[in-house]
Order: sequence, then structure tokens, then C-alpha cells
Amino acid sequence: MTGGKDGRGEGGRRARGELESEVLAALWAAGGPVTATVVQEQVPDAAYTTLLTILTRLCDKGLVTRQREGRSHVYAPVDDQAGHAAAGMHSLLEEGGDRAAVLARFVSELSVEDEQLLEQLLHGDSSV
Amino acid sequence: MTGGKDGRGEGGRRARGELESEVLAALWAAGGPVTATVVQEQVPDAAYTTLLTILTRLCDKGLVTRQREGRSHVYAPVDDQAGHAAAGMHSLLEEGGDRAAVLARFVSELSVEDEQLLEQLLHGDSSV
DNA sequence: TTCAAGCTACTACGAGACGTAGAAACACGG
DNA sequence: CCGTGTTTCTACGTCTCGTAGTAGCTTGAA
Repeated sequence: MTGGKDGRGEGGRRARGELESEVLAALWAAGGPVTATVVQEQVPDAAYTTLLTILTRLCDKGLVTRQREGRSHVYAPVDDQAGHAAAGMHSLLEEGGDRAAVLARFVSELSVEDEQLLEQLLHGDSSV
Repeated sequence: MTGGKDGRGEGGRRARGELESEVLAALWAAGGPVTATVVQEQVPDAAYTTLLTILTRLCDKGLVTRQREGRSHVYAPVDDQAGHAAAGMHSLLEEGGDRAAVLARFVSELSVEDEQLLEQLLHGDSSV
């Protein structure tokens, strides 16, 4: 059917890594293990099989886990969004060479709000 | 000479993005604008023209600047290593959604030393 | 048991980034 | 003018990612 073979081309192709991010975001938004069908509801402009491919690749990368649930699979992110971002930040800190220098630059470019936030977090203060 | 055509293949191919990182590291280590020849002294196992290509691509990405110096060019990183890492951390914080959650996770996984460092940096303390 | 519907696995192609590097063109000192 | 150092152009192989079809499996229903 359709006549058009594949590759679509209309509308606009996604940038590199964008679809994987969207799928991850959908999983985070889901708040629990969901099927590929549910993911597609969040990313309707991608073919079902495309999302299956992405989910499989995310599993291969260790970013997502998969479990059988009846005849389907349910997918869940290994890490939540904040954990994912924090892990990336730690990686950068690790590879950045001089930890003190990296942290210094990092905090020097923080907004005042973020600085206060950091201080409260460091002191275990929960008074916001 | 050479006889061997290209692609080398012996010894071990670099992973994706690795050579660019090595070149950047060489520029950081140089401590100032240097020629491609100097870069090659730091990365001897890459062909001169390969490094030229990498340097040009880094320029295209805005990570490196280039200036004529006689008949050569001198290359210098736009940002130092710490700034580079810190910028990446800020990007992650930006895209991470809930800033507070990301920062919370980040500090919760810091070592004690890093925590103290952060505190000193936040207080503007220069006593280390 | 057989059929239909849903889901997965396998396979594939195009594009872009990156590693890798040769060949040609260019520039300048001697 | 010529050689040597530099740059620029061009090119290929590989890997990742977006994108998706097709075949095959699973299971409930008729």
C-alpha cells in the first residue's frame, strides 16, 4: 500500500539522537513499565516498528530494561531523568581532568537560585 | 612510498570521537596556540593530514580557533578543559528537566572531598 | 483445529559523523 | 626556480541512528 516505499522524507527528519531521547522521555513520562504501544501514543509520528527498533537499541545500551508481560514486552528506563542527567554530569567531571577546576567553573556559571539550591542540598536542608 | 593504500587497520582503530578528544587534549596540554606539527608530536600515530582534518572539523564546530602565523596556522582551543567539561555539565542540567532533582542526584553521588570542595567554592572560600 | 490479530525479530537502506589518509595546490626561503 | 613545509580537496570505510517492511511467533476466539 501507500505507494511511497520508505524513508518518508516529508515533514522533517529528526536530528541524530533525537528519537532516542524522545522515547526515553516517553518512558520517563510513563512513570512505570509500559508497552511499545504506549510509547507510540507519546511519539505518534514514528512507525510502531521504528519504536521497537529504538527500544531494542536502548536495551542494548543498557539504558532501558525489558520484561515479558504476557505476549508483550514492557519497557522501563533503568535510570530516571534526573539520574540520567546526573550520571552524565559525573562522567564529565570524571573526564574533565582537574576536578576542582571543573567544579569551580561549574559553580561560577550557576544562577543565584541554583547556587542556593546547591547549598541547601549540601547542608541537607529541606527548608524551601 | 608506502605501498599500503589506506585505512591502516593494524594496531587498533580508535573509537568514535576519540581522536577528536585526543587532539583537544593535546591543545589543552600545549597551553597556547600551536601548529599542527606540534599537535602531531602529541598524537604521533595519526597521519599529519588526518590531524589537519580533525583540526578543521573542530574549527567548524567552534571548539577550536585558527590563526595564520606565517605560512602555517596555529590552533587554540576556544575553551579550556575545565570550561569544556563545565559547559557540558550545564547542558545536561539544562536538558535534565527538573533542575532541583538533577542537582540533588548530582550532589548525592559526590565524594566527601568533592562536597567540601563545592561548599568552599559556593562560599567563595579560597582557603585550600 | 484453524484463523485472525497483535507483537517481536530480522533485515535493510539512507544520511551523517568520524577515522583515516593521499594527492594536488600553494607559499616562501634559498 | 626549486624544494620543503602547509594547506585544501577529495575520498573511502565504518558506525550510529532514523526509518521502516516483512516474516514469523503467540495466543485467544470461532
